[in-house]
Amino acid sequence: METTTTGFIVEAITAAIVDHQLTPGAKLAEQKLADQFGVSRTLIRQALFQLSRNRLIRMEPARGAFVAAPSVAEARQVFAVRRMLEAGMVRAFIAAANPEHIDALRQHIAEEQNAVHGGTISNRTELLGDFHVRMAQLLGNEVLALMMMDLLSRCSLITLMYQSSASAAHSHEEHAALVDALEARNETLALRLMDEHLQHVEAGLTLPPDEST
Amino acid sequence: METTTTGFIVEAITAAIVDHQLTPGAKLAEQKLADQFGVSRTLIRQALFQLSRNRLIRMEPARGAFVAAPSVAEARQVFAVRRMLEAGMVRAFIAAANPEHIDALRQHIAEEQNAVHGGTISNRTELLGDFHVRMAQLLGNEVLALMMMDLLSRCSLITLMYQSSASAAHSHEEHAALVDALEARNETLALRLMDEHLQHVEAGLTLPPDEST
DNA sequence: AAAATGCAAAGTGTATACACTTTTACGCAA
DNA sequence: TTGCGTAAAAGTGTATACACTTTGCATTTT
Repeated sequence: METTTTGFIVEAITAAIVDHQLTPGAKLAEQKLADQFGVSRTLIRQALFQLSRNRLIRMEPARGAFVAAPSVAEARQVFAVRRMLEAGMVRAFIAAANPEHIDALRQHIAEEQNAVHGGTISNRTELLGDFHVRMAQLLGNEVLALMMMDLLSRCSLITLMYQSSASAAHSHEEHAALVDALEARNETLALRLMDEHLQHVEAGLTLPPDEST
Repeated sequence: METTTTGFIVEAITAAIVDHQLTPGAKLAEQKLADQFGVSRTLIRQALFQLSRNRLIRMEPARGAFVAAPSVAEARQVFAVRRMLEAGMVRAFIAAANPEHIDALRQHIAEEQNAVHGGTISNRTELLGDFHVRMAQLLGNEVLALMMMDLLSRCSLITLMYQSSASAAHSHEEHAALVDALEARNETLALRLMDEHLQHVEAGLTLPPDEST
């Protein structure tokens, strides 16, 4: 959907990171990328600087760009932010409540169902994340949706670093239960389900109890 | 605090936008900026691409970069996100509760007090925004703090576009009342105060009821 | 006089050149 | 063999050159 060359490169690298084709800590050599994309280093550098702004990569002066490797502390912080935003989304969703919105979520869940069975792993992961972005979009809040996308990208890095037991099927079922609660406009239940869902995702990681900060 | 040249330029332009030295819609001509900073267009472009990622500026292909001019819809969305995050912060703050944290906030409020009297307008605005960033930092959540900074930058643009009656003194008093509620660990009250605070800030703008999306 | 056309000036998009820094590799000494 | 120092190789940081697009203005046309 991007029309500019730099934008295209940003999206391509982002996708590669989210799909785990590039792993945390990997070096992103400029000339190598330039050859790969068939452009000059200038455009690659523009793209890398943009990505560094998103915290998807880290740039060390005179040493180069590396795929970000979030610390445990950062991982917890990202999840804490997600929890805040998603709790707000649940509330807003119940307040805005609209049968078509519920339908849209149900339709998304159906796609998840298919992916959990037939799809590839990265496709599955992507859809499970998109559930949350979809909620934001249905609320008509594009700012929130974009922010969720950024957070989910970072979560994808975190998952790769600390994942111990991610169960796609489990997440899928929790999404379904959440939508039921949303439809019933049971705010208390929906909030609890969303919180538990995120707790489960976070618990699936092997994050040591706590350390600095 | 930035060591790289590009980072320095990003911060300088960001500051200029937040301080309203650059107004929404203003064109950011590359050569002009390059001359001003005494560098080549290359570095300016790198900075502009980073800023565009933050939504502080908008880049139109072959036409150039412009200071962002958030629509009414976007303004409302930004505030909605802020409300979600700040509600979460209030809850987390009360849960984490610690006398030193309260002290730190009180100290910040004292600085606000001084600025509301003697300080310049931009200094005042900056401090009022920093109150919210400070809360995030006290929670030990740097991810959240950076996100709040981004949101506040955008709010500063919104304020400039739609401001009708911003009362710095009013915001300052609301901050003080909020801290009292936090200290008393009165979550219900604190949540209400924070929500009303944001409502007041948003109400101080002349945002037409609603439109698209 | 108003609208359309074409040309020059200004500005953006990309590549390349070169200075400077980091990394790597090799040889020498302990 | 291990450690150190030095030089070559590789890689990043910045500036500049040039192609192409947009913009503004003057001229022509109706």
